[in-house]
Amino acid sequence: MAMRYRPQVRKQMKALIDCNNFFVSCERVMDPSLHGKPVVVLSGNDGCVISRSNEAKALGIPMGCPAFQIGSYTRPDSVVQLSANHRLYCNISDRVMRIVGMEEGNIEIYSVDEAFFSLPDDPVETIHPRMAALVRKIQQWVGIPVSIGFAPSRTLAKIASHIAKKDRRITDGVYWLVRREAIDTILRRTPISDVWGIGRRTTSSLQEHGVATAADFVKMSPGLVRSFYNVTLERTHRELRGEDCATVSPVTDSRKSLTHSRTFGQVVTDFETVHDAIVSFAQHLAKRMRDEQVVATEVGVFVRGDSHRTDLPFYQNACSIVLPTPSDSTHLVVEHAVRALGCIYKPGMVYRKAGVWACSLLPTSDVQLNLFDPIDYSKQRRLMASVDAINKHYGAPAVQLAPTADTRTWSPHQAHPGRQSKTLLFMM
DNA sequence: TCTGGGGTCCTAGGACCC
DNA sequence: TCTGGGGTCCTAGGACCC
Repeated sequence: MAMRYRPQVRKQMKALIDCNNFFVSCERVMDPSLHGKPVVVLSGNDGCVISRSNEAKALGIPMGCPAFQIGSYTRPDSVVQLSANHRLYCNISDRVMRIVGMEEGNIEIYSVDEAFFSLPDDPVETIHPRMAALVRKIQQWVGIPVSIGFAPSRTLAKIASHIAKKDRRITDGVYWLVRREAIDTILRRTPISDVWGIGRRTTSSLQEHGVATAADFVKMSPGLVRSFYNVTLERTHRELRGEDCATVSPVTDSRKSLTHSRTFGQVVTDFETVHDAIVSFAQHLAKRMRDEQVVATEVGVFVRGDSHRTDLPFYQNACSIVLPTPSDSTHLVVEHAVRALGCIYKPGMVYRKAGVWACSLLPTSDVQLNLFDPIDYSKQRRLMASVDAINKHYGAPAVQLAPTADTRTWSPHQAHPGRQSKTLLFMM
């Protein structure tokens, strides 16, 4: 099984820029008194930990930890707990990405806090100071600490950026993996589970075959990886050998589906409440479609009970409906979502989560109107444009469809709002 | 008592066709 | 009488990511 390999050190390298502890860092931009304290950001309904400061990590609080279990790691009141504010995080992410784009040209935005970009064929001795300057610029201009890793492939760049983040005092926030000896050394120290694209299941399977580190994995023959596993893992294998072949679908590409879903603040039993939540979700979804300039061919709804409550009956179901014409109109999306809900709502069941999704998305510019359809779509478009303009000017939801009388029954809990800053939002 | 939300890609297997 | 095999499309589910 052991084979010699030669990483192909390509001329063009891939870099990954990664914001450190991103959500917590955003909250610290708003409230500098949070610096130096253990801080965690909680998911919707304040359910579990989705971002941790270094101080919180040092206390042993794991990622994904349910909020009510924080007390098993430390005194809960010694940790600052904040409800997530995704609008703020998106705003700050935009600013960071704009700076990276300005400095490095074409970037692939991979997630809210990460982006890849290509580096020219320059000696690392010149690239490194340039990257260090970028790290400093983002810290000074936006207040967000970032790390940059660069290497012959994205998967190796990812490993490099982790090192840059972990040993920040030594690395200046920048770490590169270019020379073969350095790559070998680091792969020997990298547990297989830490490799991008290798999750829990694949890790345990590989471990059963004696693969403990990234270096062990790299020694496997490509044919074996392909035949025992799949093409995705084979690609990761090649990436670790220094071949640039990962496919990243940047969020800026036209997406394939959109979902808006929420876990309710409490279990819900009556149709009206689930209906109002679905109407609200569908309105959000239609607005997002217009923002991203896509239209849906199909709209679906799902509902599910509370799998943690063994004392209640569990029910889940989903239904989707093809639209008469691909659309982004709030009216049409809501109408079909409500119809789909009618097909799956079952009286006597309890509901804890629901959502609306749009799929088979098309760019708005590609839509061919159905001439035999009774709906006047150009009128719909003008109406939606006016609604969006009013909501933007006066703040959503200034104009919305009638229901959603009382959202308190189903709205997620947000007990720990962080500090808000209108000033920052205006600056953007 | 309290356990998120939003995505992508790949594969196996069934239906269908010639 | 002989009752195949290969291709495509679709879908559900698995695995992974942040």
